[in-house]
Amino acid sequence: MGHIKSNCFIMLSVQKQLIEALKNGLFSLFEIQSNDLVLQETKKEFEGTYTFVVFPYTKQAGLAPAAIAEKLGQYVKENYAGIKKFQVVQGFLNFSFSDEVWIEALHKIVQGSQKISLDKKGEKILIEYSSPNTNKPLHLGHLRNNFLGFSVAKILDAAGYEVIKTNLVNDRGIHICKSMLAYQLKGQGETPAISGMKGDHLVGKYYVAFDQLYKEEIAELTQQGIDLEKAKKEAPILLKAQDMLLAWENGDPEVMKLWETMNTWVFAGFEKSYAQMGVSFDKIYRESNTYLLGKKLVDEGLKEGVFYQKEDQSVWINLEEEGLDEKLVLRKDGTSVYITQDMGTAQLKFEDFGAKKSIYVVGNEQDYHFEVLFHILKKLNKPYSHGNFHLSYGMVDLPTGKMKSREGTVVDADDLMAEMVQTAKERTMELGKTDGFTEEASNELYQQLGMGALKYFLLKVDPKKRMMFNPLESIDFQGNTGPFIQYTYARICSITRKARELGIDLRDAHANGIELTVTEVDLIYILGQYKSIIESAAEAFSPSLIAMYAYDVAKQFNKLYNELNILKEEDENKRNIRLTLADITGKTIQHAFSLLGIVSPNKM
RNA sequence: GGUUCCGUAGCUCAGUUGGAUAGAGCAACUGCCUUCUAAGCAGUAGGUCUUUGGUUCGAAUCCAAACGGAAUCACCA
Repeated sequence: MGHIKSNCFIMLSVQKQLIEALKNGLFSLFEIQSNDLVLQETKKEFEGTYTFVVFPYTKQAGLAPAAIAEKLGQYVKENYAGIKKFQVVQGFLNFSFSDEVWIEALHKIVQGSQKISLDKKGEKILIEYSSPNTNKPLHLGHLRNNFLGFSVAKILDAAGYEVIKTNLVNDRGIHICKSMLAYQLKGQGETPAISGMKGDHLVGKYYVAFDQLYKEEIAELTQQGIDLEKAKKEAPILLKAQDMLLAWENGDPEVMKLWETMNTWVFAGFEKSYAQMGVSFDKIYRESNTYLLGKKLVDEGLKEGVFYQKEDQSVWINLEEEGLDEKLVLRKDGTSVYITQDMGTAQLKFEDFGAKKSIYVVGNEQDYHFEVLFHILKKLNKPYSHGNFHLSYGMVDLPTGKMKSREGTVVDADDLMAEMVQTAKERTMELGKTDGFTEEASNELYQQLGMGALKYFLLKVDPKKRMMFNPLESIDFQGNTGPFIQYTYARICSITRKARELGIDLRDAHANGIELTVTEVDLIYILGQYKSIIESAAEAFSPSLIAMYAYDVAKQFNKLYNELNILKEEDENKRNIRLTLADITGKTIQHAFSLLGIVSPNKM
C-alpha cells in the first residue's frame, strides 16, 4: 500500500516515536545506521496500523527477514509504550497501537475540528477557470472545468491561500462573428424573450446555422467544379464573417451594436447556468478588453529585443532554446492572436491583484499554448512569470468519441443538470424519502442530490486524466457516488439530532479504559488524515483526492453503523465515544464536500 | 513525421519516492429491515495489470522496444 504522509498531523507524534524506536532498534541490535526509515500502512487483511519492511536490511544484519523482524518487533515493544502488539509476516513487521493512543488521537481530532482549515499562508493565488466562448452554450466539458476550478479554489482557500477566482470570457474573434452574421441573415428579429430560449442557446442556434450555410455554400462551389480546399477558404459567407471581424475591430457602430446585444443575451444565459452550477467569480475579464494591453506588451518586448519583426511586419519570438519553435505574437496586419490576448490578461490580472501565483484551468489540448505563454512571460522578465501553472485536465469523452459542437455530439450543460435533478427527484420519490417534506424542501433536496451526483462523478476522477461519460447510462446514486456520501451525512445528522433530544452532552465524554473495536480504530485513523489530505489536494490541485477520501470516510462509518450500536449502546463511555466519532465523521464529510462545492443535506 | 499523455475486472475508475494474495463502485448472483435512515451492510464470482525483454531480495509502478489509442505541432480561439 501507500507510504505514510509525513505531515499526517494527528498521528505525527505516534509515527515519530515508532520510527525513532525502530531506528534505535536497528542500531543496537544490528549496528545498522539508517536515517530514512519509512513506514507503510498495513494492508487490510493483516492486523495492525503501520508496517515496517525489513527486507532491505537482510544483508547487513546477516539474518533471515523474519528473524530480523521478530527481534526488531520485540525491541520496539519493550521500548515504546504505545505499542499494543506486533506481528511478523515474512519480512513485514506490523504494529498495532494501544487503545489509549487512539483515544488520544480522537481527542486531538475533536480539538482540531474547531478549525479544520490550515493556517493562513499569507500568499495570494489567482485561479482562472470557466473561460467560455460567447457564441454557444456550455457543455459537459465546461462542467468539468467549472466544477474543477471552483473546487480547487475552495481547496486552496482551505489550505491557507488567499484565492482570487477569475473568468476570462472569450468574446471576440471570427467565431463570434459567425453567429452574429447568421443572425443577421436568418434572425428576423428573434430575441430570447420572443423565442422563450435561454440567451446562450439562442446565440448557439445561429452558430450552428452559420455552419449549415457555410457547408451549403461549399457544396455548391464544389459542384461548380471548384477545389474543396479553395471552396472552404472562399465561401462567400466566410468572407463576410471576416469582413465583419474587421468592422468589429474598427468599431463599426452597427456591428458593435449587434455584438453588444447578443453578448447581453449570452451573459444572461451564462449567469443562469453558473447559478445552477453553484460557481462564482471574483472578477470577470473579457478578451475584448485585454487584447489591446497584449499589443502593448509586444511593443515592450520588441524594444527589449525579446521579440523580433519579420519583413512583413509580423512579430515573433524564438523559443528554440526552450525546445520549441518560433512563435507568432502579432500578425502582419497588426491584429493580435490568441497568445497576445493571454499576455495582456496576465499583465492585467497582476496589476489588479498583485498575485505572483496563477493557475489556469484549461483543457490539455492547450498544453502547448500554455508552455509557450509561460516561456514568453519569463523572457519578458515579468514578476509573475515563475508562479504560473496550467491545470491541464483531460477531455470528457463520449462513447462516440470527442464532443464537437458543430456535429451535434455535445452534451449540453443545462440539459444534463436538469436531467440529474429530475433523476434525483424520481429516485427520491420512489424511496419515499421526502414524505413529510414541504414542496420547497423537497425541491431543494432534489437539487442538492442531482448536482451532488453530477459534481462527484466529474470530480472523483484525477483531473489530469481523460474520462468517459456515457449519456445512455444515467449517473449512479449508489456506491461510490455523491448521494451515497450525502446519505451517510444525513444518517449521522439523524443520530446527533436524536442524541440532542435525549439530552446527551458529549463534552463530558470520558474514555478511560475503553476497549475499541478494529472498526472504530480504523475510522479514527482515517479521520486523522483529513488535514494532510487537504494539503495534498492543494499541492496537486486535485479535488479527486478529497472525493476519494470522503468516500473512504463514509464507507468506514457505514461499516461501523452496521456493526455496532451507537445511541443504543448501554456502556455510556462507549456510547459517547461512538457519538463523538459520528459527530466528527459528519463534520468531516460536510467539510470535504463543501470543498467539492457539494451541499450535504441533513435529512434525506 | 516531431513532442506529450494514456493502455489495470464486462463497464467506470483507485493503486503517491518499487513491497505482502493488484483494490473500489456499477452490472450479475447470495444473505441481512418488529432494533439508531436498506441511497446501507456482509458475501460469491470476475485479472496473463496491452506484449516482450531488462534492472533486483521483490515490478502494475523504474528502463528499453513493439503494438494500440488520444492530444498537439495554425497569421483559429
